Amino acid sequence: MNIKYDSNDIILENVKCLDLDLTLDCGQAFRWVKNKDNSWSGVVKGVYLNISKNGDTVILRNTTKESYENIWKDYFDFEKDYTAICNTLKQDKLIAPTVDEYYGIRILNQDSWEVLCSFVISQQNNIKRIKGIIDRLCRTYGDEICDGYFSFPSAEKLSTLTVEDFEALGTGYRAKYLEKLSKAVAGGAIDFEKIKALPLDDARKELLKIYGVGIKVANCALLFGFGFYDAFPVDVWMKRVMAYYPDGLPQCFDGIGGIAQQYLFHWARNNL
DNA sequence: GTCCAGGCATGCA
DNA sequence: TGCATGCATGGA
Repeated sequence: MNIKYDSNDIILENVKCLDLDLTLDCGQAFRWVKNKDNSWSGVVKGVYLNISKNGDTVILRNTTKESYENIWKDYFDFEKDYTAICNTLKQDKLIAPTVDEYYGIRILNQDSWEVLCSFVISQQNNIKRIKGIIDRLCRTYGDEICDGYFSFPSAEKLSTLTVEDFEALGTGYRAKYLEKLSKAVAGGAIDFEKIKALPLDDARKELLKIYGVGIKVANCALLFGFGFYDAFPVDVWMKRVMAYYPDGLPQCFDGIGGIAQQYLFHWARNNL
């Protein structure tokens, strides 16, 4: 990969194994918006970005070298060798055609707080509705970063809300979970950095202590927001996929099971 | 009207 | 430990 800095834009050449449409709209992140010119716009950690891809060239618009170094390099995992990862996964003949068909799905390294909140909202819910709830949450309680794009509200901000405030966003029975989660995080009862440093099983145990967080939400949070590539969330779609693996997961998934999971999840949603 | 969605807490055996 | 049940909402 080659990086060029051009005033407010950053151009990355020779980027392999990245499909923006699949990665930004495959059910791991809920806030990216596709524009008429096929670029995508979003806000991460309070910073706006417009991103597009042409061939193997990625263009980051309206951003800075500092934002790239501090946020986007890690968020999109530009320095991880996804080509090698996909080749490893394809040692399993069952997933091989799925990796080829949806080649370029990456796991985004999202903000821990946003992911935890988002996946508490996600439970027993569909992706369209999840997006709507999160959009209302951000428009109501986030800060407008630029023209119609809002930050994800902080735990401190949400800790001031009541259960009724969360219900007003359409969160349904999850409102009480969000109310307690916000106060717990704002009060310092949950230390994200400490959890990131733990082994997977211990990190999962920590998240399972949270009211409203079960095994599925914990695994999603660990995979999408805490850097655990081997966390393997199983929802109703993945339960259907697991019927194809009656003897358990293949050895080539070790350490990267979460990435395999995202390809299989996307396949299931389109085919089952 | 019923069924379903990136499930969880609770009660009970 | 495992299983049944209730839970908010909106689209199909």
